[in-house]
Amino acid sequence: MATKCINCPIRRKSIFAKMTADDVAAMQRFKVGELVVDAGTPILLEGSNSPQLYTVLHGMGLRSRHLENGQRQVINFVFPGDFLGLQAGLMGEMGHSVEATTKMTLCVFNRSELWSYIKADPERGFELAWLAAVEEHFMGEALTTVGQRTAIQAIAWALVRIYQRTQSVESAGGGTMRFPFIQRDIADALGLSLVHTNKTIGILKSRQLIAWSDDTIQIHDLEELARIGLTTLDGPKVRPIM
Amino acid sequence: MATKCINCPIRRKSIFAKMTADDVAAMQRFKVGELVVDAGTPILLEGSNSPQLYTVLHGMGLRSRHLENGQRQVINFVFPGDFLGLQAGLMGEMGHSVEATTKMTLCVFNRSELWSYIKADPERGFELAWLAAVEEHFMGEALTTVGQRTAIQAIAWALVRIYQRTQSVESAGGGTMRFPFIQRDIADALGLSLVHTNKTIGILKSRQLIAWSDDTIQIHDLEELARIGLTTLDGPKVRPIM
DNA sequence: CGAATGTTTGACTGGAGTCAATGAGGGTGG
DNA sequence: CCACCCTCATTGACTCCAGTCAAACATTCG
Repeated sequence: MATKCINCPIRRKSIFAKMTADDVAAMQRFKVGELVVDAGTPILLEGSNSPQLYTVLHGMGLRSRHLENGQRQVINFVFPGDFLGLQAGLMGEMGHSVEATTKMTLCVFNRSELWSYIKADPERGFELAWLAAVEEHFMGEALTTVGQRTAIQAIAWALVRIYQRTQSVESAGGGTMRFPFIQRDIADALGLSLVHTNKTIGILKSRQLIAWSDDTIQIHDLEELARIGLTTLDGPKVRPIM
Repeated sequence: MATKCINCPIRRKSIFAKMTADDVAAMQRFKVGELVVDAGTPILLEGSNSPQLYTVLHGMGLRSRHLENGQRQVINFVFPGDFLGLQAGLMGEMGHSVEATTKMTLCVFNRSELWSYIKADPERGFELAWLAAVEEHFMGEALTTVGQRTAIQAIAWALVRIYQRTQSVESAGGGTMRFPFIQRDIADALGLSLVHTNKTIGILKSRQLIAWSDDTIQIHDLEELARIGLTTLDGPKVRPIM
């Protein structure tokens, strides 16, 4: 039984922009159902033109791009509130794949209705652009990380960003976060080898900055991580939710 | 004397999405003037909230981000038809700086009128989002390059992309393109050192794949470059112009 | 001409990659 | 219940691509 947008549990988190009643109503009309997928399921494929778009209600995943020689770049990690399929919806072709790394619940929209949705409520068009700009902003930061930061700086930066994003939608508390990814994912996200990633994480663990067990990471010293990662801890940027 | 949007010389290039007469009229109302800047002029600053947005009419430039330790990541290069200030316009803060590397002519818009512009013509909102999605798509490709491609692959990829983008707005012909950037810019764009970038470019030159003199690059074998760069030569993606 | 900027080379160094083996848990089927 | 397999984390040894340092060139410009 699908969640009503008016009761949506994540829409009101402070990281998401406030929506007017009209916007919520328009969103509800746009939503055609819910989809639940298991961990490991591919959701969208690079190069495809998906007829459906999704907003993440629960669970996590990752976006990635593949090179013809088999190498993989993880573009970023996917959290509740993220919109999937924006590129297919607007350009007609996905630039990356998306897969679930936990069980996920997704709100489903029809790509074919996107334009009428926006025409009926132009503010949603503005917010769609805003959302794309937020993604672009993040990608610029990620590009800077992969291009300029050393391995330990990059990993520290990533942990800070992921921690901030998870805290904005989950209330794990105590510096703990669910982390349903493996070291290979981090390596592919930062352009590092698996072995070097492992050894570098080992340094952070031996310095007592983090602890890692199964799917859980404990952040012991966020400020020190931010310092190492050459980044700041200013509050997360507000973003729209579609 | 400002160019009328109806007569805009670049709007009709095949790389740009067709606009309706209404769209052109709305764009004309949005445009408040033109700005001409010299090479080397900063146009937008990282972290700033520019009151003005720009579309490039003539000239080239680059976007970049800086780390607190002084390192620089070049996010991408700027060509005619590109829209500058999207992040400031939508999120209220630029994620990168923009500077001119040639004399540039820019169409100027007021950020404060962006919302009324879109409200009056929702299709422009859709296209703004589309434009942001195109940028995001490119950034994913760039991230993959910096993270996964070797130096020679990365440089070959960059030359192919830059060549395609310049050809879409300029008719230099003969495999020649204007390239008003220095090797330091390429190095910072690809996360490579200046010396290594120079030596790698030297390899491409010695293989007769390219020639480089002053600010002009001759592409002698685009297909071979694409092969080296692990990329394809399919036609450039159509994008909207604001 | 001297100063600046950008390109090119050579010598050396080092951070990160590769190869390979060992642990450590979690399933699963006999 | 346990042997076997599979995935993922961990370590050590060695290699190499790319970074750093330094100096020489080439152009342009005041």
